[in-house]
Parts: sequence; structure tokens; C-alpha cells
Amino acid sequence: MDVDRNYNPKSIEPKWQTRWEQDGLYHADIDPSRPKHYALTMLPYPSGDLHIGHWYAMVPSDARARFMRMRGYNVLFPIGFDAFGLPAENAAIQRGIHPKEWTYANIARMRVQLKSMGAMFDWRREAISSDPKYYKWTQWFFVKLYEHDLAYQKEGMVDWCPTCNTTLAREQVWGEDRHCERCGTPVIRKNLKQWFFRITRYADELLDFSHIDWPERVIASQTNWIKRSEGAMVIFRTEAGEAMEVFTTRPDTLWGATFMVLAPEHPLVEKVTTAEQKALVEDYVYQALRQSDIQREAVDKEKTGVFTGGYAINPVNQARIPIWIADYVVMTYGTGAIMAVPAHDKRDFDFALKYGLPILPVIAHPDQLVKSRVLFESVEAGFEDGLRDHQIPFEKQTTAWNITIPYHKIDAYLHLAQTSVRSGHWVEIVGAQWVFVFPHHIMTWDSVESGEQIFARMCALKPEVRQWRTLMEMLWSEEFYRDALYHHAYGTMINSGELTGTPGEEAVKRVIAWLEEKGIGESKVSYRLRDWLISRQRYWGAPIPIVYCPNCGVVPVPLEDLPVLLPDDVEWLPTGESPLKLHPTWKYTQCPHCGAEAERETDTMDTFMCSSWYHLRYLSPDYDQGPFDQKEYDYWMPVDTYTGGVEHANMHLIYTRFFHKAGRDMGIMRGPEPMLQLRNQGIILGEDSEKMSKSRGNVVAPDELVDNYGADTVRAYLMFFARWDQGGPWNSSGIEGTARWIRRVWNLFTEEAQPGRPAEALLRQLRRKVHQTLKQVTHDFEHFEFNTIVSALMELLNTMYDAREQGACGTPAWHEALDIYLRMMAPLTPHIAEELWQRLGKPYSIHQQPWPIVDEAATQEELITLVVQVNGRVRDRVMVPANIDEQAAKQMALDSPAVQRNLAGKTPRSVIYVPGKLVNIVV
RNA sequence: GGGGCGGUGGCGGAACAGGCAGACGCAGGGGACUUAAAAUCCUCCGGUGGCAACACCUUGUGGGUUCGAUUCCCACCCGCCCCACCA
Repeated sequence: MDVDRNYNPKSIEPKWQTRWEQDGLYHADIDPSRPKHYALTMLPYPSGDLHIGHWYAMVPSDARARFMRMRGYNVLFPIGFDAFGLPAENAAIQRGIHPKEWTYANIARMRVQLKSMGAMFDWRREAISSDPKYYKWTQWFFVKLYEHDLAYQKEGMVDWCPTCNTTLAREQVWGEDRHCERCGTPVIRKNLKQWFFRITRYADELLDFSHIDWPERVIASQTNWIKRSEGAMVIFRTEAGEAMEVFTTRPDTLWGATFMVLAPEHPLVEKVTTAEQKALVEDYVYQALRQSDIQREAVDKEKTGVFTGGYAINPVNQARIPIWIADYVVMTYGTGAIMAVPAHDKRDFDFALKYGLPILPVIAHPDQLVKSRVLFESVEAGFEDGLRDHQIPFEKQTTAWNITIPYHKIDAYLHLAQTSVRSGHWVEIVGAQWVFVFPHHIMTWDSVESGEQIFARMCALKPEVRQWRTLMEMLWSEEFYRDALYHHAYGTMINSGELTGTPGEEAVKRVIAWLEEKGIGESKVSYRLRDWLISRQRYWGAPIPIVYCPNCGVVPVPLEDLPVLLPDDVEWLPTGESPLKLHPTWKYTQCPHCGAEAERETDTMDTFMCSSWYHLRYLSPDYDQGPFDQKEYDYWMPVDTYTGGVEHANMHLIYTRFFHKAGRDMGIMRGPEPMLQLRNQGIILGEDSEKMSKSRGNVVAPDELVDNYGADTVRAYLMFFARWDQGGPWNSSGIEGTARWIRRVWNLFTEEAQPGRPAEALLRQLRRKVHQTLKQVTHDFEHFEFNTIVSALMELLNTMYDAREQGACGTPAWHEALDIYLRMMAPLTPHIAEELWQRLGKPYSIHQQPWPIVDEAATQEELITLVVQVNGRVRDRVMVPANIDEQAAKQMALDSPAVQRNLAGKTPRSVIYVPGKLVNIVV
């Protein structure tokens, strides 16, 4: 019977898992004597099978949590299930299983799979969001939010998925064709009464990341999502005198407005449209709405629009400008109306061009001015000198000069270009919209000459200009647009009445002050973030605890009546209505206030609501006096380390921050943020480098891997095969290397070896390697660099095999190496570490041992390889004592035969010495 | 269009307060042990030239700074991801 001799994960893994569970080894309880560490990994949705991606997210999180525990922290590492949601209901419709049954069967199965991972989850704290004891408190939070005016009801257009039969949050609508995140069906828009949370009230605070250590990409993504724009609200008036509010980030360009654009659904459209234009406008509005109703084709995004026949008066200069409608203006941002400044905005420009609307005047010109690029081959002698003479800054590149021309030197430069640029080529001037230089012909475009006139002249000069569909297309191409208008757009104001001459840096501020003084506008901040729509017309979710009473109106269900239980007996009919609405009795109830016959809200809550506070439910999943036990909260919160997928950046990770801040303001939670440190893992792709999916047949099944290799090997491989934060394609042969490592560890620890009489140096070397590895592994654990932990351990193992070969067995250094090795392995591969620990005769459990301490002195090298370079090229390497002094090192280098050969008699000009590293001889 | 991430051998990846590029592993070649296989062990393994010592080239491209650049700076190319008529 060799079961004992050979590495057999199938016997040791279940054995230890059972033992740990029996002993409650991973129970985390309040212990004020130790520092706490709340390690949280995103809870899974119980889809039925634990995916390799779950392992990839959770295993390193577990290893990190275990590491923190060994470092003396009281570590809480809980798990649960985000159990409400659409797939359960879809399964019900497709297979006739009750969502509850489907969900709980999946949970039972995934629990077993999760346990096979050998993670240190404290299962006593498991929380399942679809349990009444959980969603009771989700509903409680809803009522609290309602009481604090953070939840409100609003009728409005919502995105609706016709397949899932439910409203979607904006974040759940994807792609240019606006399809449903889950099923891919293009969404339609519906007018419904819906519940919202006032997340926008927290927009500014959500933009403040100063209290948290989160990845740059998540911060960037959230910042972009919330998108704060500062600008002005300006009141234009229609000719009839009706106010028409416009939001702009560029009030300094007000004088350049040549037309106005309303969103097709804007309420003023009807009022400004003239009789002649009525038919046209109505047709366009109908088309636009139909488009969003049926399906927005991805196709080309050429702007379309129609003239309403109405005019507005620009309050800054009384200019009378036409009002158009166009679908490039959306009702949901700003005011749904814009002033169009074609000279300074690409979109307005495109639109003006297409419909022949005026483009000028330009009302700011760049202060920094012009960049020019001139090819070497195009110039005569003297050009470069000329640049120097005029003190025009330039940079000489491989094939061209890049020249930056200060505004006041433009004339000098134009003259220079005229005289020294060879004919047949042209000098491109980028960055100034009104200057073009052709060989020997320089033209300027100012507000007098029209684009058509310039185009005609240019065509005459240079026939190929004709091939551009329009001059404008060329003008606005690439650098022209990028440099000139948009980025350098803040320039000295021109053509702007009494504000002409205002410098670019102050333009916006001054114009706003001026507008406020005149009473025609005011400073205003806009956000892209919208309030969070939480109503779902579905069954499998937490019912919104609201009752509609004919007498009292909207009445929240009293806290003592919670939870509003989901009925079990529902039918799924493809009606598009919530099954709760169709239930014969459920919705009928009495008003909690007056006792009158009343009806319940039949919508349920977005599951992101449930997952916004699960980290709190973990603290006390059975607690019935509140959403969580205050004692637990005080000890454990906030979450110290949160791990999970970056795809939640704009949804869950914003919602949960909002939830926390709202809770804080309601006096329920405390502190600025719920999760202090966030780390994201990458995505594992299939072996074909494609996203894993059943239809592609490239899915890696963790159960199968565990069956073949054991959980420890799978764990180690997941940490080793790629950078954790990056992920990458799976490689099924790669796991062999990790399996080999585990077996070699096993063999080293279990084989009989003869103690020898090793040299002192060998043992010092062994200790050095052990402590160097420990130092690195400690560092890497702290920084979530798991792949190098495994490779460092592999390296150390190789060293230990060599040392054993040379008789290191039986010595104190050897025993120390074995001891430290297992402690370092324990977080990564908990089962084999425990097994070998026991076999060494050490006390149970290795997972209760402290993390070893680095012996700094032992890590110091005695001998180093001194690299000897001549002119920066490596010519020799010499072994020298680590403490060699500069003099000796340099001498050693100069004496090297290889150096002598390479010097070839030349005298060194200088000798550079980098202590402990190298000597570089410069000749 | 905006934002983010990345580009190093056949592959995954190491090394970046500037100092031996390619750790560790996979795949591959050669060998040992086996009747054989598995397992294990030894050995080679970026490219070109050379019997060899050795030389030259090589971290997406082109420049720059430096005694010295995968690492810092400038310009560009390519790939992936997220957001997007957001005024």
C-alpha cells in the first residue's frame, strides 16, 4: 500500500477539509485583542456551476486572506450568494422549475464545489440574498431611503427588454444597437412609473477617491461614468419670448452660435415649429422616436435634422438664429437643447456643413498658435537658419521639422516659408484654422472670406484639392481639428462684443460672471450620471415594500410588517407583465395607515440593490434586530480588501459606494467609504484565446481539474500561469509544471535522506536562499503578485534539492528550510502544507502558525558577481567578496584579461563603479 | 471622438528608485533508468557567424537624455478593453 508514500490529493484534501470544518478552524469572531482584516471576494451568482473564473477570482483572494491571518490579523473571509435575478426566472419559464427550487439546488451544488477549493470561508456567515431573512432588510433599506427622500417615483421613458420583459438600468443596456446586457435583444423604450434612487445627489462625493486605494482604471472608469462638466446655463429666447435654456461648457463661444438645436422630444419643439415646417418636423420627430423604439441601427452616424422654422435670439448679441431639431442632441443630458457653434465644435460643424448653415464667426483664436511640419526635401537652404534668426522654436526629426510658431511671429514665419520652401511641395500648417501655406502662396482665412471662396482659390492653385469632397473635410481632418479648435480652443476672444480681447485662460470664468451680471445665464454643473432606476417587472427579486392606497397614496410598508414575502404560487405567462401582477390575491392588501383596500407595488428591486450591502449581512446573517449587528459592524467594517472583476466598475462598485454614503447620512453606517482597498483580477480566456463559452466548447471545468490534479495544484497553477490582474488564455499543458512542482515538494519532504556532513558555506547559502525567498514571497503577497510567489518557491525547491544532494539533511538550517517552506506554501496550497506539516511532527494546524520572520542578516550575499563593462558593454564577470571596496573593484576590473583585450591599449577616460553591481570603463 | 491597459524567445511570463535581458515554467531537441510505458533524473534551448575562444544583433518603430535604457523623455505604429453625438 503506497497511498501513504505517493502524493494523493484525493485522500489528503477531503481529509483536511473535513477536519478544518469540524474544528471550526476558519471561524472568525470578534477579538479586540487582535487587529482585524475584512477580506471580501465578490459573491457569486448561483448559476449552477462554479466556473474556472470563480476560482481565478477567489483562490488568490483566499491565499491573500490566509497570508494576512498568518501575519497575525483576525481575518474574516465570508462567502454567500447573489441569488435573485433573471436566469432563475428564465429557467422557470424554459424548464418549468420554480426559480426558488432552481436557485437553491444550484446553491447546494456550488457550496460543494466551493468547499473543494479548500478556501478559508467562514460558512457560518453565509448570506443568501433571496432568503426572506436577508431581503427583509433589503426592503428595510428601501423604506429608509424612501423616508429620507432618496427613493422616489417618476414616470418616464425607460429602457425595456422585450425578451426579459423588464426595465433595465442604463448600465444594463449595451452597445450601439442598445441591446440587453443579458439576452442581447435590442431594447425598446417604454413609458412607465418607476422607482429611482437619488444617486446623483452623491455625484460629487462619488468623484472623490481620496479615501480609498482602488485601481487607476476603476477610478478612471467611474470618473468617466459620472462625468462632471462645469459650464453655464444660458437662457435664449424664442421670437415669441419663450425661455429656452441651454447648457454649455463653452460659454466663451456664445458669440459664435449660429443656430440652435433641440432634441426631437423637447417640449418646445411644438411651440417653435411654424406652420410650413410642421409636417416635416412631425415626420422627423416620429421617425426619431420610432428609431429608438424599434432598433437603433449601428450604421453610419451621419447627423440628421430638420429646421423648425422658428428663430431664437442670442442673448449676448441679439443675433436671430434658426432653431433646428436633430437626434444628435439627446433629451437626457443637459437641457435637451444646445446652442451650436460650428467654428468651435466638431458636431455642430458637421451639422452646419451638411445643412448649409453658417459656420463663422470664429470667436477665439489660439494663443499658443501654430504648429507646422515641413519635410526636409521641400526646403531650400537657409530655412533652418531663418528659423533660428527669428527665434522660432523647432525640433528636427528624421524626415521633417516640427515647428511651433508663437502667434506674434506668424508673419515672420509665413514670409520665411514663402521664400524658402521649394515649389512643388507645400508646407502644412496645423493648428491654425485660418492659415494655409502652399509653395509660394500663402492664404489666410479670416472672418471675411467664406469657406467656398477659399476652396475655389485653393482648387485653382492645387488641383488635387478637388478630390477632397469639401475643403472643410480637409480642414477638420486630424490635426486641424485636434490641435486648432478643440484643444487649443481656449484662446483670446475675438468677435465677441465688449468681451473681445479676453485672454483664453479667463474666458469661461469672465463670461459666466458677465452672464450672471446681465441676468441671462449662470454657472452650472452637469453630470452624466443618472438616478438609479431600481424597478424590475419581474418575480424573482425582493418586492418593493410599497402599498398604494386610494386615500393615503403611496405608503411604505411599516418596518414591523417586513418582509413583504414573495408568494410561491405564481405562473409565468409570456405577457410582459410581472407575474406578481397576475397573481390572483397577492397584491391585494389593506393600507397600513387607514386600513382601506389597497394594492401592493408589484415590481421587485434590481438585484444590484441586494448586492450593495451584502458585505454587511455577512457580519450577522441571522440577526433579526436590524440589517446587521452593530457590534459586528463596529469591529469588522470597513472592508479592508475587496477582490473581484473589473467589469463591475460602473455598476456594483458605484452602487455600493452610494449605498454606503446614503446609509452613513441616514445614521446607519459610518465612515466615508465601504471598501478601502480594491484589487481586480483579469479574465481567463479559453485555450483558443477566445472568451470561454459553452457554444465555443472552450470552457475549462474546475471540477475536472480538481479530479485530475487535486485542488492544491489547480490553486497553484491559477496563481502561477499569468499575472493575476491580467489573466490570459488557459494552457492545459502548463498545469503539468505546477503538478510536477507539487510532487517534487511531496517527494522532498517524504523521502528518506541521509544526513551528511555539509560545509558551513553550503548551509549559509541555503539559509540565504530561504530568507531571500521569504522576503520576496512576503513582498509579493502584500502586492498581489501571485505568479512570482510560485516561481520563487520553485526556485527555492531546486536549491533545497541541491543542498540535500550535498548532505544538508539533518542540520538546523535544513529543518528551518523545511519549516519555512511549508509556512510559505500554506496560503497557496493549504492541504499539502497541512499534511506535510503533520508528517514533520509539527503541531496542528499549520494555518494557525505565524508567518516566519525574515533574518535580514542571512539574506546578505557574501560573494557577488561583479559585472565588468567597457563602454557599457559587458566584457567580463568576476566573483568578488560582497564588501569589496571601490578601489579594489576597479583594479580587479582593469586587471581582467577580457578588459585588457577590449581596451586594446587605449587609456580609460573614466571608470564608473556601482557598489555591488558593476564597473564600467569608459574610453 | 474620449478614457484605460498592453506590445520582451515557439508560448505564459521574470527583471524596471536606469546597471548581467529572458528568472520560473510550458513546449521542443539530446541522453540516463526501464522489456515497455508512466514517473523520475541529467543536459541543451533568443538570433546570426565561428571548431572554439569569442564577436555582432535582439525588449513594437524612430529619435533623445546617459558611461550605461526593457526601465526615463519626445514623436509615432499596432493590439485589446471600457465609454461615447454628453453640448
